[in-house]
This record gives sequence, structure tokens and C-alpha cells, in this order.
Amino acid sequence: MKPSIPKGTRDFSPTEVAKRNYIFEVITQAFENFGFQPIETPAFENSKTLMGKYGEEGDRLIFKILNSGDYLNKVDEHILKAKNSKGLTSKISEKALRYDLTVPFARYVVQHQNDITFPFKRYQIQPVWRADRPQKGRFREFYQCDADVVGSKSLVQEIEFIQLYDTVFTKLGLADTVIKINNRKILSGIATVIGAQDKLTAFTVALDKLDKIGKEGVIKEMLGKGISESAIKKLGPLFGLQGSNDEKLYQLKELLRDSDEGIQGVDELQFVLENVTKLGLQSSNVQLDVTLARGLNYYTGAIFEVQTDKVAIGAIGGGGRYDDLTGIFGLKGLGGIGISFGLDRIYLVLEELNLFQTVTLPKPTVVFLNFDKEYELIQLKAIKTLRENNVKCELYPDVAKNNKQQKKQWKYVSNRNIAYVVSKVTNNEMFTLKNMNTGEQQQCTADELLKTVQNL
RNA sequence: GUGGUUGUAGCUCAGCUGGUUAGAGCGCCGGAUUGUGGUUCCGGAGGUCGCCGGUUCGAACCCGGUCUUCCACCCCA
Repeated sequence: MKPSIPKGTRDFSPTEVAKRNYIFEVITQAFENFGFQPIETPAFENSKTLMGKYGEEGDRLIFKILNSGDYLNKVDEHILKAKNSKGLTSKISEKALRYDLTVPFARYVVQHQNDITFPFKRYQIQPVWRADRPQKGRFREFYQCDADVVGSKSLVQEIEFIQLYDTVFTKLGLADTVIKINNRKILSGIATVIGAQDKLTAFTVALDKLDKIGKEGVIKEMLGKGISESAIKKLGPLFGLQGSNDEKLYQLKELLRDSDEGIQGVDELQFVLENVTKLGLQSSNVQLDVTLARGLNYYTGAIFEVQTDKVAIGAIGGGGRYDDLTGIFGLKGLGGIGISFGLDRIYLVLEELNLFQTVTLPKPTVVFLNFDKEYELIQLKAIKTLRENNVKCELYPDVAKNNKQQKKQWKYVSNRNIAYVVSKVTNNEMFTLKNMNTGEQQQCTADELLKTVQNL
């Protein structure tokens, strides 16, 4: 059998793992620095926890897990005969792989509400699975790095999360990241003002595509979704929105003066943007973008999306505020806000921009060649001391029985780019230490060996 | 889910309009040279040409299906 892995999944080799871990570390440190605590949830949930939470499209993309045992045996004859996948799925599959981290988190909060002190700030870094068709920056198994605060309605959180984004991307060396921000209340207000509130979702989805399909495309899609021509005419000023964040806010206030909700959205944004400006950002830019909609319907206030103009890959992060995330699981009125980092896409961006230079593959500093069984114990003793002093080292496992095998050991250290090699040992515990970069060799005691190697 | 694209030795790729034993570089193995590796030279192994079926006297090259890759749409990190 030819070995293979499922579509949209990947193996990660040592260098890739090192690079991924580096990103994980930067994000984790930032999360903890901002006061978040880690949780983890199972890779799979009960289907009813996930199904119906991400829209019809989402349901299709959820990986379902077949029941154990003879799962068809218990299904009614007429359901089998109907050959209706949707109807059958719920009978033969009661578990499903996690689709994102937000819904499992909502479930977690409700389930553990008595043990949680609110506001609860949690972070979670785990893989999620989607039965999507893979393409660049899109996989069927990928990691999300989420940070959320539940139980607080304070707009300070919006400011904090923008700072958090800025911190992480600055540390990763990814400069000029664009943090796009918008507010659902503004979108809702606009829909009201133009008299299309009943079509809010269709309206926002179409508007979201402005930079992709242009004004004409958006209008065409809106017409197709049943939004009237007169309503679209009123959107004129929206398409022409330009200038600084402040100028946009001013124009929006004009446009939305008949909508209390819309005005509230503008005020919220203004508060956030003002304070972000006062605090300052290290390397990112915040950009007010009224066309930013994001698909997830549970957002009710601020919405974020992070992009880099240096690599064409879509969003590398996103998030927003939700008023009632836990309501679906029976805990009403608990609001929150959260953001997510797309690890795999960030990886691709850093790789393309050559920003992994500081990441080194973990490997031994010293390798002891194994030419003589008689000296193995002396070498292991020296190795033990080195390790106790945090020097990475190892003994080549097999004893070389001939010249050929010795050569193989030299090749091993060459190929792995090992800095120091101990090639000879004497009875009085003197080691021959070779610096592989300079080619210099010296005789030394175990103590001297440690000192030389520690200076690296 | 829709449309397109890709698939040849471990890796990166050649292979002219279908025609005799499918090639290269790197890697691997063996040998020579080299102070103990990274150099150079010589030799060798390794491929059901993604898989299944079809057209043909004959297919890696044509057709169909399927899987995989990448891309666009949908949607999204």
C-alpha cells in the first residue's frame, strides 16, 4: 500500500514544528501577558452541540463521526429507503469533530458556570476540522488560537484586543498589519435607514464583497437577494466613504442620524478608536471599514478582521463582540468578545516573507561519536554532566566496527550541522573536542569541555 | 458542493505530434581519494509512469471514472 494522508491534512517535519511552536509561543505569551487563562475542550463534541450553529453551509462542513457498532441496524427501514442524507445523518452519527473553538467554549461556560468567576478570560489553542475543499491557506485540519472575555460589556475589551493583535504581530515581525474594525450596529442601522432590515444578512454578506467584486457586483448581488433599487440608491454615500477613520465616522453619523442603533455603533467605534490612538500601536494600523461584515451571525457589536497586504491569503485573524453567545445553551444575557489567530495562515505569511530567521531547529550542541564500546560509559558520564548544565548533547547510539561506520558517524554530524563533536576519549578521561565550524580540535577534561561548549 | 488544474525513481523535474530495454540532477548504497565529516572521481540499486477501465497492432502520452495537488466560486482562519 502506498502511504498517504487525507486530503487537506499535513505532516509537520522537525523544522516546521519548530517554526509553528515559535508562533504558538509568541501567541501564548501574549495571551497570558494580557491575563487570559488556558482551557481545552475535546476534539469532538456531541453533534447537537455543533449542528445548526454555523448556518446551513457550516453544517455541511462539519465532520461527522459514525456511531460505533452496527450503526445501520438500528435505523428504521423507511429512513434508510428515503436515501436522505440529512435525515439519516442524525440517526447514524451522534458525534462530530470540533468546527471552531467558540461554540465549544460557549458550551464550556454554560456547563461550568458555577465554577467560573466572571468576567472570564480564557484562551484556547487547538486544532479544528472542516470538510472544506482545500486551497492556499485553507486546510481541513488547522489550528485556531482564540482569546475571549465573557461576562463583560465594557468597551475597554475592544481596545485591549486591538492591543493584543498589535503585540503579537509586532513580536512576530509582521509589520504594517491592518486591523479592520467595524460595528454590527452600524450595519444594522444602515439596513434600517435604507429599509432593508429584514434582509440584514443578505445585505451584509453582499457588502462584504465590495473590495472583491466592486460596487457593481455588490449592487447586482443585492438586487438578486431582493433588496430594492430605491434602497440601494440610498447606499451611495457608503460606497464613497473615504478619508481617515475620523472623517469616516463623521460621514457615518450623518448617514445614520435617523437610526439610534446606528448612531450607537458609531459612538462605540469612536470611543474605541480614540483610545487606541491615545495609547498608540507598535506596528499595526487600525482601519475603519464599513464593508467588513463577517459571516458569523452571533456578532452584535465590534467586528475585527486582520489582514496583511504583503501576502494574498485572506484574513489571518478575526473576531468580534457577541451579546448572547451562551443563550443557545441556556445561559441568557451573558455577553462577551473574542478574537482568533489563524496559525496556519500566519505560518504561510511568515514563511513567504522570510520571517523565521530567528527560529532554529532544536538539535544537540555536542555529539559524542561512538568508536569504541570501552569508552561508552565515560562518554555517557560526561553527557550526563553536560545535560545537567542544559547543554543539549547525545552519544551516537551504535559503535562503529570499521572505518566505514566511523565515516557514517561523521556524515551524521555533518548533515545535522552539529557545532561540536567529541571524537576520542582516553582512559584518563581526556576528550578530543572538535569545533565543526572552524575545524579546530582540542584535548580537554570534562570540565573544560563544558566551559567551551557553554559559551556558545 | 460547482468549475478548472496537477500527479513520471526517496526529492526536484525531462520525456518531441502515441512506436523498440522511460532519463537527468540531488539523495541513497558500494568503491577510490580525503588527517576524522563537509571536496573530487568511479560504479550500483531504485519507477505497476497516481489508481481503475476504455480506444489502438501498440499509450507515460488519447478518452471516461476515481483519488491527490493547486486555483477560482461558495464559505472561511
